[in-house]
Amino acid sequence: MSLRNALLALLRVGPLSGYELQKQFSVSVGHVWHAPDSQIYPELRKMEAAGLIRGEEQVRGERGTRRVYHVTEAGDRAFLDWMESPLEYSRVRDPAHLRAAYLETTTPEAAREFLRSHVEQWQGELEQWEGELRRIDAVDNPMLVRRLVATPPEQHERTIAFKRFAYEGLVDRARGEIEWARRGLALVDELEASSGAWTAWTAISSGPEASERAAP
Amino acid sequence: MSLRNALLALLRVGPLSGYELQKQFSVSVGHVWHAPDSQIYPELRKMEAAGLIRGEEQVRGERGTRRVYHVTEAGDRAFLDWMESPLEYSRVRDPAHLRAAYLETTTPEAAREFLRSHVEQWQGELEQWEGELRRIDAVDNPMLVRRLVATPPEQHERTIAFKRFAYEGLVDRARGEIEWARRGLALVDELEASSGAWTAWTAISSGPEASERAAP
DNA sequence: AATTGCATGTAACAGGTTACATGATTGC
DNA sequence: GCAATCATGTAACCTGTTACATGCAATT
Repeated sequence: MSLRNALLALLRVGPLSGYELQKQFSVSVGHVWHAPDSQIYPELRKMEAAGLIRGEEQVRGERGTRRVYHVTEAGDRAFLDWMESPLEYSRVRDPAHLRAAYLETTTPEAAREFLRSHVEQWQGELEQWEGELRRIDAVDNPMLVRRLVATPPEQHERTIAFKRFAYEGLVDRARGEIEWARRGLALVDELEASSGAWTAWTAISSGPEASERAAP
Repeated sequence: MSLRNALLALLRVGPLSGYELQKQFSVSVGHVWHAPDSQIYPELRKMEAAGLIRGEEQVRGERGTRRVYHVTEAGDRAFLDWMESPLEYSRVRDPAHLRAAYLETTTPEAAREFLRSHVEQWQGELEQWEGELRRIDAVDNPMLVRRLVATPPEQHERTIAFKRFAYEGLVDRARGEIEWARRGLALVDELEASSGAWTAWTAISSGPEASERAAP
């Protein structure tokens, strides 16, 4: 449902074609909720079938057409209802922390490699989000500008404040991940120095005698 | 693939039945990678078909049976290979930050409600993970104990250190989310005090004239 | 005439969620 | 005799991913 509401959030500020929407998406909400075009177009069709948006074919050149969508009252209500409803949290499913918990099973080099690329991964995200923060401050993001133009001035402060707030949260998270991974790198060094030979440990449970051993 | 490797990680320390595995799972790796039983049983079958684990039927009482799985050499290698391979990061998809970015569209009360339950949500996770940290320190977690018993003593330090490391990362994250949401609550208060009447803003784009207005 | 950007998808598959379904055994 | 817990799934559905597919329009 989040993709649907992300799309509604964009369309609520004014009509857009699927293509425009998809472009705007990738440079705004897409930083928070990724979705490929191949998911956006069908979702728009479903939303239209559900009566949340209405699309109008527009001619383009000789033969070309494009479909411009605008939210209906039902769509507007659906978005506002979602905003007021309790958020559904998905269960934790974190591959990096999963792997981190078993780093003793691999070589120090593989452990370092993992932690280094974790730093890199989050540094990439961090840059995205910090860039977005700068664009918010400079009021230099097409969607944000559209939004401000479409709303009464007394709401501008709030609109900007909450955008900032959202991206600040993401920036915090990225920084946290980077710090954590750096601590991990230090830990690997420490463990390699302190304890004896660090040999990757192979499961003891292979072969039939293992299951024998553990039978009740 | 992460579920598969989470299961391998547990089975590598010694054979377990599907049921035992599922129980152990929910109090160990399950804190990092959630999976319901209905996913675990079929996954075990698939893993067996792929030759990563082997299951042996054991009789239980008169008619009952249970299937005890142990990892094969191929499974052990698959796990170790995964540990050495680059981790695949999934694209950002964060409903809470998505909603946060549009908090100006709802009432201050709904905004507060969302932020309060965000705090609660992460406080719940935080307790889980802090509890797990305490159990690691007290060496009081059945899976961890099994693991230590199954490994040579010179690896114990590393094993414990990385478990701590993983959970510390999760604890940090939870604390970060809580702080962020609390800042959000303060922000709502601030905005409510500073700016004029805070009225939820309804999309301007409903109705046919709206699309008229925006046509190129 | 060729490239870039506009414009819109489909198909197959993987992974995860929810609800449902069933029965045996052990301890009280 | 009954409850808890051991034990194992299936089916339908939703969401998302990857790869593929197509063609027009505007610009150089």
